[in-house]
Amino acid sequence: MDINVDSIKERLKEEGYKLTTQRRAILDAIIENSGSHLSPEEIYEVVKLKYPEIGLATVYRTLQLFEQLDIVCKLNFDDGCNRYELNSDSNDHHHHHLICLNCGKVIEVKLDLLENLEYEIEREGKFKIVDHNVKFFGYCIECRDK
Amino acid sequence: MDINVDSIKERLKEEGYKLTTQRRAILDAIIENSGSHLSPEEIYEVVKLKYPEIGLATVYRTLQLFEQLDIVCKLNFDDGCNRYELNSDSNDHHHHHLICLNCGKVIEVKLDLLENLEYEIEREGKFKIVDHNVKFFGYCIECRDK
DNA sequence: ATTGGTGCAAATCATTTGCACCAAC
DNA sequence: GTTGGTGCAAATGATTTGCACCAAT
Repeated sequence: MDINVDSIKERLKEEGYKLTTQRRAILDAIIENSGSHLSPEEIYEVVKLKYPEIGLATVYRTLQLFEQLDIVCKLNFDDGCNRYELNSDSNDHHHHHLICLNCGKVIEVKLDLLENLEYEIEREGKFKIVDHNVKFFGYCIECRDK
Repeated sequence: MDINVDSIKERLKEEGYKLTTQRRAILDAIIENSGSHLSPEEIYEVVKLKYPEIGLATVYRTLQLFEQLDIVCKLNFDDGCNRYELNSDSNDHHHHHLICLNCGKVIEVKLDLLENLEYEIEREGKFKIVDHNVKFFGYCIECRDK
């Protein structure tokens, strides 16, 4: 994966924030688990392995900060907690998620065929779209075959 | 609006549930506020006007039941609580939402141009889609003009 | 020294649950 | 009289906050 930690460090500095040991550890945990959509609690558990003194509140505060700086992106799979994933600078418009109604597995899709839809909506002139969020619900092969 | 309370009553009966005074009051509150995306707390406040003895837990339990019976549909606008809207039987695939990043207003769109997208995904044979959920973020005219 | 950042414990807020009681078939 | 449904209060669980302390400029 092509994650530029330096650019993230710069983004923090630009806004007057520091890349502390804790923040770095949290960032690492998220990077090491790309594609896993970790919850704050899960990130906390991962970080504690290398950095046992960290507090859960710090994880929450850091995630809030990272989201605000567009370093991560908050997801909601309706499972009782927020989840986060790295915002790879490469693809401005993020991918979407297929959520299995049976096992809860989340699969990523990279298709970005929403331009038509956005165009249709903007054409009416009542709304300026800057982002979108799409979730598909259904059944993955494993669950469908039962 | 063409809401068939009788059909909802039947749907409850079919599954062995009763349309109690409380459930009826909650249903009425939702119907009277179609398009408002009420939260449980807000529904509670509305219902209390006519039915002051009702408990908030009943509202939560009823909404859970209504969702399970497809009478309402749970929405998440990331504002700290779930919100609910009536599931009009007419349109099977629900409409989508435009969420203003400035004032938080939610506008509904009825476009349903996602068939292409779903087709693309299903064509790969790895996922059977049964539903989707689309949110657009941007700015409404009022906010854009500032 | 001042400022931002942290850890901890307590607070908050949405939602759920246990339980005694009520209502309908 | 049995069963589902309700109200209330207490429990839960995710997230936030107050505060004293720590670290870096």
